[in-house]
Amino acid sequence: MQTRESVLEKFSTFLQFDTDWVSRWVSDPKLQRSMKNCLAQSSQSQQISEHFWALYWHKIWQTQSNHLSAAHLTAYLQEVSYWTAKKMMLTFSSSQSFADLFQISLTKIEKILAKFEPQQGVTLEKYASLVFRSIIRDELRQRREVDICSDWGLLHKLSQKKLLESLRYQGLKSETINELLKAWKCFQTIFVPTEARNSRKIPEPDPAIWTAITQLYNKQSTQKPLTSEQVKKLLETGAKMARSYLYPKFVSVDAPKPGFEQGTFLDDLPATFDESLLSEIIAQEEAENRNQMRSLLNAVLLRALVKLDVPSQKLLQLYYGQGLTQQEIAQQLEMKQYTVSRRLASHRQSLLLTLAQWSQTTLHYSLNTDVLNNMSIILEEWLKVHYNHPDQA
DNA sequence: GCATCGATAAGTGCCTCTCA
DNA sequence: TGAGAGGCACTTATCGATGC
Repeated sequence: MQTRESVLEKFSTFLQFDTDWVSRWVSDPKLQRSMKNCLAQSSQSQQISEHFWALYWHKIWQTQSNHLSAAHLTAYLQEVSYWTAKKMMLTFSSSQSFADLFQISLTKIEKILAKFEPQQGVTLEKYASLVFRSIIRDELRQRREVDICSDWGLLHKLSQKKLLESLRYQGLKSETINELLKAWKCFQTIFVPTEARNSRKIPEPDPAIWTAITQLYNKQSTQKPLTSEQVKKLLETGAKMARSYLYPKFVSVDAPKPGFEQGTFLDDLPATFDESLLSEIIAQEEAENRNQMRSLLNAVLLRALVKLDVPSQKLLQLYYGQGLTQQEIAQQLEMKQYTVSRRLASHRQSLLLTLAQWSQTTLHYSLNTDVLNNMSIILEEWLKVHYNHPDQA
């Protein structure tokens, strides 16, 4: 992809896709006129950076919320979206098309503009990059999960609201929707999966369960009684409609294999497919998160560290810098091993708290156990590097 | 304004457990 | 087996409420 050079281009051109690949930059005449006017009115336009114009259009968007400012910013973030989508595609070996990943991120522009806070010291480009990654990752994970879900797993975890939306979307008559919903409620009432640990692997209910579901259904229905096979078909139809409604662009893996009356792509999936792939994704994600956080939070940690009193800094220096054991430090400082342990833990906790607060307010990270665990790992690594190779920290 | 009291948080000591 | 951390009990520091 050829990168855009001028500010005018950056705020008025969009990527055009040829099949699934980027072919060229296309200029939007309206945005081009608007940007030219702005540049002409600014006597120092040559010196003003793209970051200024990003902040300028963001300010306009915040105060007036007009389409023009959003369009300028969407044009500006094309490259960020491009590189993020490309990186995520390589990282996750995604089966989704590049154009899809690119579009997925750009559909959330409004959300990014709403949450971006320039005063936090992060550029819009950097902030968008972080959010795009998160959006694509979540979308991939969600799609992967549903794609490999069995009909029964999908039906089991669907909410009534989503199922109803799916059926209405398919244009079914209200009587048919009611019958399907009734069958689904009976399914939810009677069927309790034995493999509750992993809803995606939920197998088909056994014949006795189908009989019970059918009996309950017929008891509640005023229509002609159905057989177990008919109730099963009804629910399978519901599952397929929900799948196609929730994820319309992608071919479901439980669709019949071409040329075969029976059997689905789902049947061909190895039993460990989802777990290994998800573990891989999560591992890569954690490693990437750690690297990204390390560079971003370096300055924050340095500031937090110099705020500690001298004895605390000496304790950290002895432990992380000189590599002394807690027992050795205890002898040197004339205290007990457990006091050294407690103080080290206390300092780590204090630094972790600083990190967490900064991440929450600046990057809008939602703090959960995983995020805090990652931060804790980063902190530990950072302390070792800082006290041994300060230039690399 | 000052002294007292109670609640709470933080620190410490001892012992023990977990893990590599 | 040694390093490090956690549980429990106790002490100390801090802070707000109350009474004089």
